[in-house]
Amino acid sequence: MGPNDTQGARPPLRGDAGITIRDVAKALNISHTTVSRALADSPKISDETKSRVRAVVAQMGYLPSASARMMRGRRSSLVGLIIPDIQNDFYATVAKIVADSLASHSMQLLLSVTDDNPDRELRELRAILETRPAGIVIVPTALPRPETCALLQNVETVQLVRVHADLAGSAVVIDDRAGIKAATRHLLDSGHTRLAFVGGDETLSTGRERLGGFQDALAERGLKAANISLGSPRPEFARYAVTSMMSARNRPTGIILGSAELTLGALQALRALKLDWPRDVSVVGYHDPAWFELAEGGITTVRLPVEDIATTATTVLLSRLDERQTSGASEVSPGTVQFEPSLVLRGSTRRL
Amino acid sequence: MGPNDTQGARPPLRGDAGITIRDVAKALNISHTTVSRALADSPKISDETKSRVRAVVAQMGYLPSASARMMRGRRSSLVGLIIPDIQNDFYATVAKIVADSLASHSMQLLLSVTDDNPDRELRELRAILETRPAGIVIVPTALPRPETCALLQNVETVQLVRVHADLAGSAVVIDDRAGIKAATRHLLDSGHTRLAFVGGDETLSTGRERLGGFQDALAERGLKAANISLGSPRPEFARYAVTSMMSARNRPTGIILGSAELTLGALQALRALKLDWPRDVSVVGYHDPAWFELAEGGITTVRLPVEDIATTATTVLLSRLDERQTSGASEVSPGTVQFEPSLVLRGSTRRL
DNA sequence: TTGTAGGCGTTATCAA
DNA sequence: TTGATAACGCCTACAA
Repeated sequence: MGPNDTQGARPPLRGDAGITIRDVAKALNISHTTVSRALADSPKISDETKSRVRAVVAQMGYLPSASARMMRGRRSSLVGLIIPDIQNDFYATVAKIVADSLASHSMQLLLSVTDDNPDRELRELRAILETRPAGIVIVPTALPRPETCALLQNVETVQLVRVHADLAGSAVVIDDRAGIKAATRHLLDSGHTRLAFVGGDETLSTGRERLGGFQDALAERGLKAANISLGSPRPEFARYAVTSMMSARNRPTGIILGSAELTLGALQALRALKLDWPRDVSVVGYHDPAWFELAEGGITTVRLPVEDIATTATTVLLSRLDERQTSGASEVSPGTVQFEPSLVLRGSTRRL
Repeated sequence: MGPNDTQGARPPLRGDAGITIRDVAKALNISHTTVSRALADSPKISDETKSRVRAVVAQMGYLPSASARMMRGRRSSLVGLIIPDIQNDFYATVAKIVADSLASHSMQLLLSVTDDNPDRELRELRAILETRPAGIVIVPTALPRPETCALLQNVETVQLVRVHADLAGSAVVIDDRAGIKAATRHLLDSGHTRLAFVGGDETLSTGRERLGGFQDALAERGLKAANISLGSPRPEFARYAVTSMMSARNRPTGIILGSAELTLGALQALRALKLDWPRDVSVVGYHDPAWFELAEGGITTVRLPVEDIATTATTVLLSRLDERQTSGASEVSPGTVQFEPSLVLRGSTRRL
């Protein structure tokens, strides 16, 4: 008799998804140990027992409890993915690839969206860590809370796209500086001299690097920027920035955008101002969602190796987990992997 | 000296994220029970003890183990979201809203992508169920495996967008028939008589309903379809279908698409054929991603109440969970909630 | 107000 | 080849 043999009390939430290894054992009149071993395909169990166990398991719809398994100290099959925004095509692609890679390793994706809010980032991270995940892939906010950094020290972490100095762990990034530099050079080579840049905040590593690429390219020709607008990496900000710079006199002849979301906002602003690209202004986007090809003659853009970085991030994470498992502590230096973007020429830029 | 001061034996995978309630208790020279109660804010614990516990907890970075908590019979904070494709703007929006709603209830999103593959759907579902989630939100594949249906009977489930008869549980859907009917009528009212429809397979509930709407509208005017192409709901299929129907003689003057991905593919095909919309053919899309506004004069489309269905899905799920918790078994009839789409007129359709 | 003693479902160790 | 038993971290009925 268990603790639930009191009369009035209702059964404690059972009747749910509560088939255990012991239920299977009872049905077969064997010990639960044997069932466990049979399911683990232990060589110590006869083939006949194994197949009888498997039959009953299938018939009863038994599924092992991940929680109980974890309690015994086995590694979790969960990997946390923390990103700013899942509607952003770039991160959606990342999520897809990470999910695919994990699935092929029988692991699962715990998704958290931060909206670039450091407090939410911390809350989501705490919640994820309560599940004791195998690892974490994170696109950190601009200024993570100190506790966020502290918590991440105790779990295998890979930083994606953005890198924050206070965070340990490997990083997989894009050569943003080179990307924007190529975009800027392209417009300079086409005869433009009044160029504007709309990018993310300088508190973001990506914001700094992309701005740096723009400035590097201008410096090569001894030119000054016509306009630089930095802010939140959302369409709203680019709408505002582009609207105001295009309404001023001596407006730029070319605009370089620092993200896909900013590109969307910039095009929306031009559309609202009844300005056409490349007639009224040349535009170079960042990242290459499928629709760039369709927007009025196609958007010239910096194509990012999204597949590469996402695949690499999971590969790095999983291999570090393996190392950690075999060689005790992970002594391998975290290190950073960087991928090169490439410029795709379409109809949104023209020679002056 | 921690628990890892044994000499020869290596610590059993500890050194990881292994701070337990007992470690906190030891640091304070009190029993782990007191710590547990302090964290649960039990009235039986003195305020002084509580604050001392909280201080040490914060300082040591203790986080409760979700597994251990689950083992004690408490409900999981995980909700599984099973969708065909996270790169699809429609499902990305769904994921964002579900993630937000869950976060505000201190719950987490376990994301699975099926790629519309029933076997993968089953594998992912099994993996999710091993975590004993609180519930599941699913956009089922066209033909789920019988085991998938069987497994879903033991967990609170909400079907989203697509409805499959063999699946129990509530459903939150869009009035697809009305949506496509409105799109078709719009073209008919503009003088079109040769209309084509490109949609998803009829094995999908959405495929059947959307096709039905097209046929209903034509039947009202006593017209026949110029072309109907049904297939996989991917851009590739629409590229193929539109390319072939526009290359035939007596081609349609208007095309109605049965999904956003199909719309993308259709536009790509027209672009490749050097055909312009609405000059060479009128186009009505489905769903309204931000870029529809920017694609060559804007795409006339059927706007779907994505926010509504996603919010409702989580609301329904969470409220059913509450009912289940209070009133023993959930006896409330599952039921279906349906939302109405609306037509957005832009530049991709013209009067004939 | 605090402490002791189980037990949740698994797996690993030891014994038969 | 199989079985009994203990332990993982947490929560709670019961005892102090």
